[in-house]
Amino acid sequence: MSTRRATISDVAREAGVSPSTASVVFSGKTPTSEATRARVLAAADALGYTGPDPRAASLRRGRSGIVGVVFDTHLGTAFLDPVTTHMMDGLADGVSRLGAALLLLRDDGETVSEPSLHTAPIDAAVLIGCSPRMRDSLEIVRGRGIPVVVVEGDAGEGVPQVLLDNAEAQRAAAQHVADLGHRDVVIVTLPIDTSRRRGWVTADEPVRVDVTADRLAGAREVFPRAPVLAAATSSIDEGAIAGRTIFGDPSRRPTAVIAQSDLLAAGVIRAAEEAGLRVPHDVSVTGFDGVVVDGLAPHVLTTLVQPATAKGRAAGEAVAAMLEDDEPSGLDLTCTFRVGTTTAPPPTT
Amino acid sequence: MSTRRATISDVAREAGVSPSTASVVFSGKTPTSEATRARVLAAADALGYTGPDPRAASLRRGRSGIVGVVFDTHLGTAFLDPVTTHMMDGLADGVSRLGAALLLLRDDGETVSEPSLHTAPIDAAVLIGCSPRMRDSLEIVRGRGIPVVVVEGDAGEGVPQVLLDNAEAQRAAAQHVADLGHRDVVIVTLPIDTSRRRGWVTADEPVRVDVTADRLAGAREVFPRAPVLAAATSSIDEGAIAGRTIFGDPSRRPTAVIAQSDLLAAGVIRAAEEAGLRVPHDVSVTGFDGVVVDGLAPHVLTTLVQPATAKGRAAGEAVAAMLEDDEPSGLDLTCTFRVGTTTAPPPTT
DNA sequence: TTGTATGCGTTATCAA
DNA sequence: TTGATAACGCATACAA
Repeated sequence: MSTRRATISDVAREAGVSPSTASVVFSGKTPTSEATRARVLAAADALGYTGPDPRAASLRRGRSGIVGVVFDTHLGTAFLDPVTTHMMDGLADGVSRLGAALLLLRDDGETVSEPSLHTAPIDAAVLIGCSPRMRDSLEIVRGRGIPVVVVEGDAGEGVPQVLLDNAEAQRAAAQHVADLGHRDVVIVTLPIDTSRRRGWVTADEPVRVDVTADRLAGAREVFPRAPVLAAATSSIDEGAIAGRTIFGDPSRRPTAVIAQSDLLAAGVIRAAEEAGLRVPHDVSVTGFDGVVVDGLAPHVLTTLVQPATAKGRAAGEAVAAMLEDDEPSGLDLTCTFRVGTTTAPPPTT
Repeated sequence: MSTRRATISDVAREAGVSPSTASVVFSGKTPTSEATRARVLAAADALGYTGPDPRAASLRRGRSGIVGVVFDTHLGTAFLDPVTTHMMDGLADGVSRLGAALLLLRDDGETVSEPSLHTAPIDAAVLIGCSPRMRDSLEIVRGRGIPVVVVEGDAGEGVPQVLLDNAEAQRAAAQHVADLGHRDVVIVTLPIDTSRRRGWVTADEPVRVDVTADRLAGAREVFPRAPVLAAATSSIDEGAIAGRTIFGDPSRRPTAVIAQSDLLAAGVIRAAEEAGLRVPHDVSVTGFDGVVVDGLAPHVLTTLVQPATAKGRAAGEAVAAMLEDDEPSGLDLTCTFRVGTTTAPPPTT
């Protein structure tokens, strides 16, 4: 039992070949004779050598095989959203042709823990989200000369982005609601800024989160005067809170609610039912995302199905392309409008 | 614009100091005079040097600052379970004193993508889950001489584990149900093996997943003859499917259902209500996990609150300890029984 | 407080 | 098909 781990040189010596030959046996980059190959492998086995040290290899190669995924929230929170988990799914897929693994990174601007964005051994980065803070993260990464892709954020100059047609999609859904005859509509939005304040939003209030702003703009094209209620986060319980606010006063109940996410919509539906309203008979509800909301059955949400997995995959592929010096193709993805069982004409009073 | 990125030597030369001095300025390991420090920083700025190359640093140090988290399922699937997300949360916390980031690794035995378990530049690994396949992953990692912690899996000899008192906790909950007077009970389990087959389980059928087996054993201590129904996964919809099976035949309805997860329990409750049964008046339901089930309100599940975040944190801390050559303290965590509003005495017929 | 010297473990290049 | 050589970029022990 030697005290230190065997290196490829040890293996080479044991096998009676040069280190470079031993290296080649492991990398397979150059043909080797079956005999030497066997000898090297045997030597490795004897010495308990399990393969090249990835740290040394990545120094030499200039590549670590790791792609950083940067969030601006607590990781637990991020993964509570099915859209995020599906996106991670696609991302894992998209980078798989690189054979890269994903490194979870959180940049909240505060924590000075390492490895941070500044020091992580990543070949590329994917920034998730759209908070203003992402701009800083972006600068850090670009400063390091690391290729980066932004998913649904305002990246600016020359950064490949994966975007959704949020405004247009939401407009289409709102139009569907209008076409059904609804005039009395409330819009429930995702958080409007990083403070995550909950409550009614006045018309002139700035909306700092891109996704929220875009979807809101789309809905307002159809319903310019609809009251807007911001949720603190995207969850069923938040949607229920919003719903109780909306349906609390029977004299001012809308006939339809446009929610900016499926989770919010599910909560709104729950609140409506609590208030004795039937969906869609008494009130119509639309969502956004097209995720499977566990527990929503038997309702099928009228919603905009966003290609969450594809979004991740596109980001992954963009990253892969950049690392292979291909064109860093950004991508505009489109949502599909799906009519479910939660929208109908307004009740005939 | 030079064609290659500046190194610390370039910075040192520019600043008129030695490389080691420049290095020290960045690492802060040795005091430097304010003057040289400023000069080095200025030089770095001028050259666009953003800090030491992590690949080189980690080779030199023998540390990458990365902890691998190994799953045996599709990552998207894993993150769909709140227990997992909470655990990741705690894990991120637990390793934070190391200042380590988390690398997502999937080992399904098939994919040959790199970096895999074999080649990822990780300082330590955390194995999540308990499938038989984990044994292989364990061998790979140990072969590399990398410290590893197993969370709720059967690790065997000398591997620190983070365990839950699954059997005892489930026994306690079952006893509570028995104490309420229930005799007619059905147990709904998590998947019993990797095939994830759904359906009734015969008494002699082997249960290959540790968690499932342990919880089942605990319940059977109290209800040795209770019928057992396996779910294909842990979700509300799966629970509803199980619930429909259970309540489908009015002549054979149990008065209580012991579910092995909160998500399953929520689904069972939903199915019960669909069948016109009131919870807990007509049927009692218990869960396991103590997670917040989005959308379950107003019910409060009678369940076993497992310290999911603590579980992750414990794993993280165990890893941290091992890397600091402390005792690799494994940990046995205990669940807390919580009486909610979903259990009551059986209906008096 | 700063500088010198050395090697961490690999792999790419090129010549044999 | 194999081997010699030379980096990759840095951090540390030690001397000054």
